[in-house]
Amino acid sequence: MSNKKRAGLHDVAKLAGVSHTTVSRVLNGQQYVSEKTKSKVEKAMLQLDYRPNLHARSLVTRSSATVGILIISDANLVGSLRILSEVSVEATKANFLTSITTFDRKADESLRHAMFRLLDQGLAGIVVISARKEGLDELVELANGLPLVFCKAGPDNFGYRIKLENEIAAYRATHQLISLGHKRIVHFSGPTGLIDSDDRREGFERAMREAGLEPDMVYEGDWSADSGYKLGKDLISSGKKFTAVFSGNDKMALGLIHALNQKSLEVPRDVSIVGFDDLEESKHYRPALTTVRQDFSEFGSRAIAMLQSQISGEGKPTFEELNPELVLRNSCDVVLKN
Amino acid sequence: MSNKKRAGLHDVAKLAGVSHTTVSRVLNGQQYVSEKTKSKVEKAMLQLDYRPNLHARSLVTRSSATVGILIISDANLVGSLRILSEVSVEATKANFLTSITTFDRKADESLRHAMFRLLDQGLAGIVVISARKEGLDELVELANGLPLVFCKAGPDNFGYRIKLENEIAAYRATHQLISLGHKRIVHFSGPTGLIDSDDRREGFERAMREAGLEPDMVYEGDWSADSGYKLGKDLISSGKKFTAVFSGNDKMALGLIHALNQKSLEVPRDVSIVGFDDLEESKHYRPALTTVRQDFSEFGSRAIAMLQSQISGEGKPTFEELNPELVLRNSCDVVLKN
DNA sequence: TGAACTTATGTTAACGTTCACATAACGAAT
DNA sequence: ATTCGTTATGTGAACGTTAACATAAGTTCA
Repeated sequence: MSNKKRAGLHDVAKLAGVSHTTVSRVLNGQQYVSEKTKSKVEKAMLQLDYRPNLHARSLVTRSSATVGILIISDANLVGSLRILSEVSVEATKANFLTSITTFDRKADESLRHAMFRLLDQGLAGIVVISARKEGLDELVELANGLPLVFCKAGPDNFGYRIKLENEIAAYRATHQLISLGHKRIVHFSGPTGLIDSDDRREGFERAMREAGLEPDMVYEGDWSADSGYKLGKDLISSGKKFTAVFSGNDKMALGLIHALNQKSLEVPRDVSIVGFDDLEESKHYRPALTTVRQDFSEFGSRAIAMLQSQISGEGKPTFEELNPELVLRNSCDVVLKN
Repeated sequence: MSNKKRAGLHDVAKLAGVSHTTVSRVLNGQQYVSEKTKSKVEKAMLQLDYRPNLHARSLVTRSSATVGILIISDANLVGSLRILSEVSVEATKANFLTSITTFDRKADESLRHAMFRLLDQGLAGIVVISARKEGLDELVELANGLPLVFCKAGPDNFGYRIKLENEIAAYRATHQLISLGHKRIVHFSGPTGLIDSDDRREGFERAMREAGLEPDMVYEGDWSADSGYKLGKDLISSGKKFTAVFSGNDKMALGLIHALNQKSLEVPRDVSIVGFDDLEESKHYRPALTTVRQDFSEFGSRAIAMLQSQISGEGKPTFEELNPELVLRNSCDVVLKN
């Protein structure tokens, strides 16, 4: 439509009969502008379809109201995307724009480089979503004081972090099986090195040891249903005795159930299973899965709140852990034979 | 660490003993710079840890090498996020930055407003991901010539669009059931108004009509497994006769199987089912689900390619449709009784 | 009455780039 | 030797804001 150049502060100023500074003041809601000129200016802005040039503003203020999100992609992309979405929505609510970049460890690029992509934009702060700890220290250094928040994995000595209480949740899940009388309990873990995998495995091991059981049946998958299926088949054909499995996530549990069914083993009659995640569909598995509910929705608001507390300079480092909840359904039963 | 002000072109120029323009030329790889000065400048850049100020650059070039992504959120958030991720990765490969914003139709905000958030950033182009057509015409107007690509839904008269061939895929899925002898076929659709729902329903109806069957059993869900379960229960208790169901997605199919099992109906013995999506776990359902495979991975590269063809001015509008593939598994069987 | 605030506005200089234009040096071609 | 391209560099003005500073007009208070 309008092929005319976009209006700037000066154009508005001319139309309203004031100086561009006054217009700037109205724009930023500063004090010391009379009601009369304010409305004059606002009318002119409307008339000219004025929109501020964010680049010009950022140039002089040396920071834009934008939060960067660095996604370090791993096996569990979907989970990271969920968090990304929450953070982005919450950032928007707080009047931030959102800039994202993905880093793939397998890609031909360094983490440094990905971080620079964000840093170069002069952001207000950065939220890092990573499942692995490796290399995150470097990010803190590179940020050089720029507000930073880590979701899931983060450097141990860095204060602003949010994660799930995986260890405790896994402990409870395992304990549930133990309290039903199970002794030969297997754990299907996610890939080693991912904080979710490691924490859950630790929770499993602690629960076992506290019950005087040896956590010696841990098998590593990759979170996929396929890997749960394969692990299940291997486990069955290994001839090892087991009566229950704590699976590191629901999808692997589904694959496992599939493998068991193929050998005419039924859940929970022959094997009890606890999953982790509580996917929307887990209650419709056959049988409905006992699992741990993860709540991602808090990640967003907490991450942004942490960022703002850093930006304002108030607030101290806080390491927040979100508490998942055990959801009891039909995939567990008391043990019959030992 | 370094509390000193970040170095600018002028600082580099001074150190290298050249003018800031020359440094700029090196920075942008322009011709007419001698090898000697080029290496001098590069050394100075390295020494000063120089990083260009993107805001300053964008201010003068009046556009940043950033693609905006507008996600219009709907029931199927996960699907949109998948596309978002693909687009973002592909954008990075093409040396673009990525800025995203989410618009929620239920939120207290207009689509206009969300679009302005992106527009104000002076982007190179925008990718819109929406499941509904409503209101998208306005976006084309607002963009005012800025390169634009629509994923999934888009205005009919706008050239740059990418979507799945839902209609044909649904036709094939339905046809598969018909060719097994089924006549009383039910369709579980997604929410009316979503392009995926509507297209799939149309494909279903066309297949039925061509076979001389009346597509009079269409039930609307919301994509969730819960809704598939509920629809299944309602369907069973309605007493209507049916031998097969084409479900608009896999999750609703899972819920349906659950509902059938509760009434001791088995799949595919009593009811045949075809799903849509081919989730990673669908092959581990009980029974393994016959379904339509959606391939999101093409969305990213095609969207960015379309954007670039618009930016360069070459290339004509192209409406691309990605072709899903029917995956045969165990949830369908020939009909026994009619 | 006028000194000292408070409120309202304008002037001018940044911010760190790119770009149009000028200039210089160097061959090659007349 | 002069002219003309080509290559290499520099100068100075934008780009559209914000911010420091200056100024002017009221208002309060001794």
